[in-house]
Amino acid sequence: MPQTYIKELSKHVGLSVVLKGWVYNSTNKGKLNFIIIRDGTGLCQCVLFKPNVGDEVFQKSLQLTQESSIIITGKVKEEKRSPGGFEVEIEKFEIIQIAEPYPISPKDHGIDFLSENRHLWLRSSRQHAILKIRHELIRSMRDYFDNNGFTLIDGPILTPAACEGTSTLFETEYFDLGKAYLTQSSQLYAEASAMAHGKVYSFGPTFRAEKSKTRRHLTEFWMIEPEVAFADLNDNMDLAEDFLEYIIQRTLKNKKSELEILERNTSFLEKVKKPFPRISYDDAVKILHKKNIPFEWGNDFGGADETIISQAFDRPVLIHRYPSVVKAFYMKRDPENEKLALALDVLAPEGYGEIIGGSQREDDLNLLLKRIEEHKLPMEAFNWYLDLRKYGTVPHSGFGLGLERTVAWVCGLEHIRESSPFPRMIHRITP
RNA sequence: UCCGCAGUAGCUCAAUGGUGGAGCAUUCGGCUGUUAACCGAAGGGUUGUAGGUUCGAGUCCUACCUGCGGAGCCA
Repeated sequence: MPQTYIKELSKHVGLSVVLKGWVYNSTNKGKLNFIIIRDGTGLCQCVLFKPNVGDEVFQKSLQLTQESSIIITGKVKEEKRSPGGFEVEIEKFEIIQIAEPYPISPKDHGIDFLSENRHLWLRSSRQHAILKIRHELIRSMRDYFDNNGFTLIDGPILTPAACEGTSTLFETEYFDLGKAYLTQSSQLYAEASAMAHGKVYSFGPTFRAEKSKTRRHLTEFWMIEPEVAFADLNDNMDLAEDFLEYIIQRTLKNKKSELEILERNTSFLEKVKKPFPRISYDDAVKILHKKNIPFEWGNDFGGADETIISQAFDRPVLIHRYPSVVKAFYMKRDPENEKLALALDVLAPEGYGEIIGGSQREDDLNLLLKRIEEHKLPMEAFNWYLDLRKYGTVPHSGFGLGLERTVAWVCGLEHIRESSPFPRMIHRITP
């Protein structure tokens, strides 16, 4: 008989099925033994009644420890007393392995212990739900771009130089060619690709060797970066807005039960619909000043500042036209004010901070040369990038969205570490 | 990197400078409806490491290690 997945049990009521999975928990009560099985698609309570299966089978079932692997044959019935509403009455079962005492019990554990056991922690229903939502977000992001004329063109992970600062790069030897660095962003490559394909996106891991230790930083995280030729700042904002609405609304619709497992209050997520508020950096500074926050014009917003700004709105807020001094060299200046860059950040609601950063890019060769000099960057590293402004330069724009921050926001996580299956942080490289 | 906090049984935590305990997990026994079951019993310890103070240190002091919370920087 073929394996039935727990997710499909409702279609097999009254029938005999084969379940393959792991013991999630078990309780025996004299002549009754309850075994909760998980198979990756859900949980199902299975029950043995001693007089029905006989002494030998019943005794064998009492040996099953948490996370023992097992194949069960039994009949599906509706049962109100069972979590999930269905129950399998076990007729026979085959033990694949009796698991050793499992370190993660159903009681409380500290974060250090759970992180150390991340490879096992993934099995718990909360972590399972988070990674299902992560998957849905990834699928919806790719579908959005794939269905809107974008071509996927990924940048390299090993790169010859920094595109912003060098102190935050992971470094490695590269044969006879000196040092290579793990990418911080595929953006420059996305710009090159956009000049070939018009609308492109890249999606891959990025690395930051920042010694930062906060609830919203990983040293390795995934970023999705669209880049569009002939798009200005407003087009870029339109894209960010439409994109966010799509991925959030689709995830809300398709991952209801997972959000319930996480006990996520989705009221803020439901409001993620166009149009989002669009405010300038100047307006954002005014919001801080109105709340009596001492903030100096020209600085970038800190985590606490972002939270205060985002709390003034009930949906993601787009902040545009930042002081150019706090932004990257490749961002185009505002023609109406030299001190401003045509930059764009999107702050998620509920204090989840910056999930998108982007800009219209500098498309003038001479201005770009000037910026590289001002930032004291090694000119020779950017020769190929400068070519993009020599051979048919056009206005273009793009942004990057941090996947893990988005997952943390959608799932309502207190710390970004739960948003990645195997998070990499300053003080953790294992498992 | 800086500031703060912590490290005791497999896990979560107690223990006034004076005999290191409990709950869960594990093992054994009991129970026909458990939902993190319950009841009874047992096993389980170089108190992060190295020094120091003291008649006596899990507890006080110093250094180090490891982790956690926060800041700066960023997505």
